[in-house]
Amino acid sequence: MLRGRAYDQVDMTAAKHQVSRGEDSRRSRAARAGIRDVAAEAGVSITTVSDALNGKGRLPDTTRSHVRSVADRLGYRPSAAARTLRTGKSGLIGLTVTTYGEEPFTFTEFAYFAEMARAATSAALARGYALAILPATSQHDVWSNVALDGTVVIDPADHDPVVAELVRQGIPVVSDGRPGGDVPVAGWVDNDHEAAVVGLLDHLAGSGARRIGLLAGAGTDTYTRLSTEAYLGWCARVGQQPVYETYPAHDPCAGAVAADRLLARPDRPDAVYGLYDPNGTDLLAAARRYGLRVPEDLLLVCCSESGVYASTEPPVTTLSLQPGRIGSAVIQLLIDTIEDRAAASAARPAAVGGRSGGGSRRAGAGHLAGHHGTAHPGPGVRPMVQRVMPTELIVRASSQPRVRATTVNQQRTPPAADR
Amino acid sequence: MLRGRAYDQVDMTAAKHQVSRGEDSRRSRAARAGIRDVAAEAGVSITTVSDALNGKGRLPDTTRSHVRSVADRLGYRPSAAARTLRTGKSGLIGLTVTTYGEEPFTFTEFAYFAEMARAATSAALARGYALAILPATSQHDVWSNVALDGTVVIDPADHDPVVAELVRQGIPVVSDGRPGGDVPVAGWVDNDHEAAVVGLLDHLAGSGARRIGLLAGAGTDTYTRLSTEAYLGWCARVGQQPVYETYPAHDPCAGAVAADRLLARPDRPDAVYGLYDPNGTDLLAAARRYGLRVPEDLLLVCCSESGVYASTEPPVTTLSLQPGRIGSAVIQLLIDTIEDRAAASAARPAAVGGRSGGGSRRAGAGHLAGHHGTAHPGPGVRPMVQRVMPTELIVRASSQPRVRATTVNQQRTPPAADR
DNA sequence: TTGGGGAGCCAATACGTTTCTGCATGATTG
DNA sequence: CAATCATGCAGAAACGTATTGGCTCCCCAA
Repeated sequence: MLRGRAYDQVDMTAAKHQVSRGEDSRRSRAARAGIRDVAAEAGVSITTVSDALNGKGRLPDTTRSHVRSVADRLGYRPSAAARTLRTGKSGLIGLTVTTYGEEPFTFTEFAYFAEMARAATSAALARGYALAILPATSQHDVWSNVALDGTVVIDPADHDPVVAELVRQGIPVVSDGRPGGDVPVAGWVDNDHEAAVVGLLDHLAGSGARRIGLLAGAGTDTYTRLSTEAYLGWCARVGQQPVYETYPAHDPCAGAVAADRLLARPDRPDAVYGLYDPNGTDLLAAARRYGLRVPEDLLLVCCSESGVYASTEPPVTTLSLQPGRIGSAVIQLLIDTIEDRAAASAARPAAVGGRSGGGSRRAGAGHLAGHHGTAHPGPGVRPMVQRVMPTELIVRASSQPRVRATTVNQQRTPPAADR
Repeated sequence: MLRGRAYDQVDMTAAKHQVSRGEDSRRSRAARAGIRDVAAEAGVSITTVSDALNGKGRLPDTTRSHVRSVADRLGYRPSAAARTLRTGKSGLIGLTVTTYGEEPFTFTEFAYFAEMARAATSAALARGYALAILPATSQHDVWSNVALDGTVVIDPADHDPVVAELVRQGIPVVSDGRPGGDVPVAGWVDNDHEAAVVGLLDHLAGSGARRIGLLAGAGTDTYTRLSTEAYLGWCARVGQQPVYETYPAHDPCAGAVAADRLLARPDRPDAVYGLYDPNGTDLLAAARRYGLRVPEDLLLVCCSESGVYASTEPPVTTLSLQPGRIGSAVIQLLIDTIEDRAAASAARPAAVGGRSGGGSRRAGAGHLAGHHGTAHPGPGVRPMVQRVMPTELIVRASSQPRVRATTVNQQRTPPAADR
């Protein structure tokens, strides 16, 4: 009955729409169907189509399903640009990768970034967002050409201009790694580097190391700085003279050279921790050149996410920063911030007058969060949220006590998880 | 003089604009500055602002610089969403990664994807586009929520529904890897896998191999299929009985097991080619377990982009697919397609009527293209462009002829480029 | 009979650009 | 001196959607 009447209007309404659009509706030969076309075809108004497809408004199920079927038949897909313009939400999150050298920002020089990006993409997708990869260089050309709901910055430099610009535009920014300087991010996620390094040095000392060396980078990023400081602090505490080499992290060859230098020193260490992913193989190769047996003459640990250290000769103990969990956590944090901020600005008009209305939005309620730094009081100005994630030491043969003699056919060592 | 007069109108124009916007212009307290605000502040129309900032229209330099300075002062950034809606170009390119298992699509299981994505991002950026990572699953939720100018699909499955949907929407799609089935992509880029495998097997045979084995995947992707076929063809040609093991590529442990199986066979090969990145270390470990010396008892080559094989013991010869060049080429191809298509549709209205007017748009004029499969005749329907890229065999100790006896302190072998 | 109210739907507006068209004004030419 | 032209700019119409505030029925109670 209602259906009948409503759909009897079809021709009129459709005709009106067609007229209002002028006679160039014949150019719709190969153009994508818009919401207007669906409305005309279904014999309803644009409003009704929008409501039917988005589950809003007061519509009987018959109308809803009818509109949906027409939309399906026409292959209608809402224009993302128009929706973004109207709603202010793009569903896009920027992922900023730091540019080590110049042009080709090293994004996967080490497996860390790749795994982190993978997990971040997956986590964003699960909440309906997509990820866009962007360079940290100040090419604001690209930055301002894509509508971002928020941004993740990996290891931001002190006083990062890109971050400042984003914040000025009101775009939420969270960082992977503690922000240096006074970078005004909304929050960050990082490992407990101090605890990781101390734990790992204790492990080496427990395996018999008397002088532990460090192979580190000359960079100023937070990871390098915190790890080096933790190493120096540990040395001071146990009364060991620090012995370390540094090299510019972005040059792959420099790592091998530095590893060689470290083992060539007169005060050669009997255990080494390498801060970067390729250091393990570099150190292994250097040890072979000097005739040092691992772990008999040299204990080895390196920070890596790569699986190759499970089957090197010998397998190398690695410290995993768990980039997957970091990437996931940083995305959760960012999306929470985005949605809280949206809810806050939606409730703002009422907030100035009386009660805050039915603000029943889920606001970071029961996440799988471990220990937050701060719980925010409500939608509004959140203090900086900081979240510290644990690391994992994967102990393999290269850092085991020097006991058993090695046979030719040694057992396969399964990757034992520790700590 | 002109300046003086023009800017004397400021107050009038500004007032008019303010009125036209109603009295709610006070809500502009914390809102981002729009083009209207710039126009009002500079005392010109929004048309002039747009023209001045985009380098269009007929404006004296004085006006241009004045508008620019005002825009800078207000911190004006054009809304990407509005611009996209108006122009139809978003500056965003989708990069589809194939989901091996279920949820967590393995994006960097192997260094190939990571390097390819890095190069693609870099190439896109250089031409003013950004990259968005998207899953190949048919979650069209996310797909239709982001405005894409085009999409790169990595190794599309036969009859991929996502690709079909994108093409139906008129979005250009190019693929990395030959598309299976009748996937209607606009073009593709791939290695010459046949030539790569044949060249590599010849190299092994030249180093003295009598029976070459293959460690392959059970997947149906084009890479695996073409490589396996090339191997079988080569075996048939030289009259060798094929000997190979396959395993599901997405399971990392399965690789080690399959490597073990291959060397445990009664018809054990004296040389092995591993199709996937981790196969090198897996085979090395398996060889150690069976007391086989490399390269004396077993020659080894694997397909990998990882640098670790330069410093394994011994260093392993690798086949590089040059993912960086692939990623760059595939992006160039896609952007060429996007911009050609845009130019074509811009010239279309005149084409049906009379002369084409002043259609002096640049239409894929002189690109840096190497050897295309086809040169397109003009803007319009391009045939499928297919581009084949060379591979690189990096010869290291693991596949060298068995001549010299190994000393304890062997020379560092520089990564020699071949072919 | 009549007024209230709810169910079902629609017109109009705003989002912030870009671009087409066109109106003045002064300079240049026949 | 009249006609033309180039210059500098402004008005207004899109682009395709979401949303606000109705408007029209019809039903039921008073």
